Amino acid sequence: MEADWGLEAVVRGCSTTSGVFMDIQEDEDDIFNPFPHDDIFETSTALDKLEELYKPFFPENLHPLVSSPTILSSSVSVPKQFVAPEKKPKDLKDSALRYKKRKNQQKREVKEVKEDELSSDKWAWRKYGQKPIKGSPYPRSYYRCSSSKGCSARKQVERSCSNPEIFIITYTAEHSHAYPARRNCLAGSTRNKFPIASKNKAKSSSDSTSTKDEFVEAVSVKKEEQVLLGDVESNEIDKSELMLSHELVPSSESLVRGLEDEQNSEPNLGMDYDFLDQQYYSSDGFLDAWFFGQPTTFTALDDHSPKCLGQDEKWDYQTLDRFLNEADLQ
DNA sequence: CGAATTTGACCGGCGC
DNA sequence: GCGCCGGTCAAATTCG
Repeated sequence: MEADWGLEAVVRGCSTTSGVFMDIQEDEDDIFNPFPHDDIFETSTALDKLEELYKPFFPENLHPLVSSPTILSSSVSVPKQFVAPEKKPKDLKDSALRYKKRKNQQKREVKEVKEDELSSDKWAWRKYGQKPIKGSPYPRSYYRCSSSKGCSARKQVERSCSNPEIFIITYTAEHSHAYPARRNCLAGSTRNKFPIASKNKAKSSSDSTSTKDEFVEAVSVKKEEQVLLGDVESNEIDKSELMLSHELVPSSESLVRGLEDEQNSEPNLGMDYDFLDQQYYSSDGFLDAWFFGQPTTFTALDDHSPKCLGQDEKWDYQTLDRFLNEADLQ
């Protein structure tokens, strides 16, 4: 199948192109929020905060959008065999709401890219459908973000019928999380593509301790990737990306997860905003703490926070530089 | 064997 | 009301 165009083989997407950009409509009143006045969604304030916190880590055109309260209300799909034949009113309502939301995507971004630019997207996408499109000889492929279970981000990829060399990518909905925290989070984006990307596959996301050995591997993998991607000109490894990918800084997902769990276990306390303020806004802010040698630890979030700094070693930019120099000498 | 992809079925919106 | 269309689901298949 798909002998004529292996879209899935190149569909890791695009992030920096001279494509067409459109912001199509943004519903001000969240009529699709099934619980518009439910207290649980007051966490959006915290999520907004998290978005702010993470801005420094993302390219301007791709910073995560963590503000949608709907990410906390991901619907659970029930296998058909367990569904009663007749639909209850609630089911009908849910279905209608879901579809309305589907049709009224909050954001839609359209880009036109060349085939070789499809692989520059760092988000992880999983294909869930493909349809022939009327008026186009090429099918349209449907992808959803596979980095996070609750993420509603979608992406459609189709070849332009007027110019087959151009792919039209349509992003819809928003990512409810930061970039995939580590390479092995790119489930669905590695198959048939870069064999080395599966090296870390066995590691679960819960295994977030960064040891020196792991870091050695991360550097090695990163360099292999650069070679495979033809990025041989830049000898320098992107340190911030490396630190992000290796969870030397926390993903917003893990932060949100930790905060949610904390709320669940301490319903009367709620979110500890003061803690966040102290962690990220004190001194000269978040960037300083993570990237410039301030040994930062997460005590309040403990179980859910990445154990970003080994007990014996402080991984910061200086250590990183030293380590990379050593690696180069070998 | 687990995970990703494929593909036909299904569903709701929309135009006639 | 009906049929077309686009988008999604989920079982089957494929792959590493």
